[in-house]
Amino acid sequence: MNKKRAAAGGIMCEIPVIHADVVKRAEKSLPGHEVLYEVADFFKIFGDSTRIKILWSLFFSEMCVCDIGAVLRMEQSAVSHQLRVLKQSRLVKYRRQGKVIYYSLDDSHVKGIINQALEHVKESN
Amino acid sequence: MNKKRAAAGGIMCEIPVIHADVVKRAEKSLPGHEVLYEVADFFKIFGDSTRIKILWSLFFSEMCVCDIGAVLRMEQSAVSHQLRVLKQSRLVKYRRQGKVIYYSLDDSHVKGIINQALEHVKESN
DNA sequence: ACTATATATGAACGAATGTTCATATGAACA
DNA sequence: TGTTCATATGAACATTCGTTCATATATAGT
Repeated sequence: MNKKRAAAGGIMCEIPVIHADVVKRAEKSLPGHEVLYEVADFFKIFGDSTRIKILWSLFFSEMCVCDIGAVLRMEQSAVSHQLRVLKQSRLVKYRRQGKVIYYSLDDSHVKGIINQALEHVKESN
Repeated sequence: MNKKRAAAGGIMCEIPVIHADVVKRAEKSLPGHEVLYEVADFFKIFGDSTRIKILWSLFFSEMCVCDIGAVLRMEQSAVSHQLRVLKQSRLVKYRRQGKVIYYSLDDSHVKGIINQALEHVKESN
């Protein structure tokens, strides 16, 4: 399982390559691994309907944790865990007022990004 | 664990609500569950760096499976599995030419969406 | 028909993820 | 200080996800 010849353009590894020029161009254009991981991680945050619902709810005004739970009909704990994710990603910020903590959007792009996806989803039907 | 009074506006469930008006407005504006699931699923596809790399590689021209594997330095099988995901989501299409199958982008929005995320990532540094 | 090559696919496995439960923190108020 | 309420957090659990391995399919060439 070792003696696979390096094809055409003769790229590294033992991976067979058909179009060396196309491969080389793609390789050059590809951003670094770290950047691409960050891009993927950014999308991963939006890849959960609970978080989408939370962000959507915050489009209109700040909300406290228990009110968000009421909108989503979810346990306070689950909401809190997801708010932590959104907080760490700097998509939401919070302020404390007594016992109540109010969350709000911390990124002006969020609304646009979600709406763009919504348009895409609507189109594919 | 049952006798929690429904607060203020008196919404359903036993979930305590502080700001009934805010909750009601968010509830009304929230798209249906199905739509939000689809939106989340759409983002989920971009939430993996392998798929991001594949899509990025296809920005310039169509590519065959083995060339994509060479760019990503990944096994053919792994690439194939991910291409299936992208195919099912109608983000890529393919054409056969002999033994070789060429994949290309099937959605004009992909480039814009990824670039938007890339900008966001760059900003946060 | 047989072989080689390009790709697809099913099963298995480990890693990551979201929710729940129990409990902790922290602020208001008696 | 002790209780209550809003929120946070750690552990456990089920589920989902991405990769690998082995194998299947499909096409071209001999």
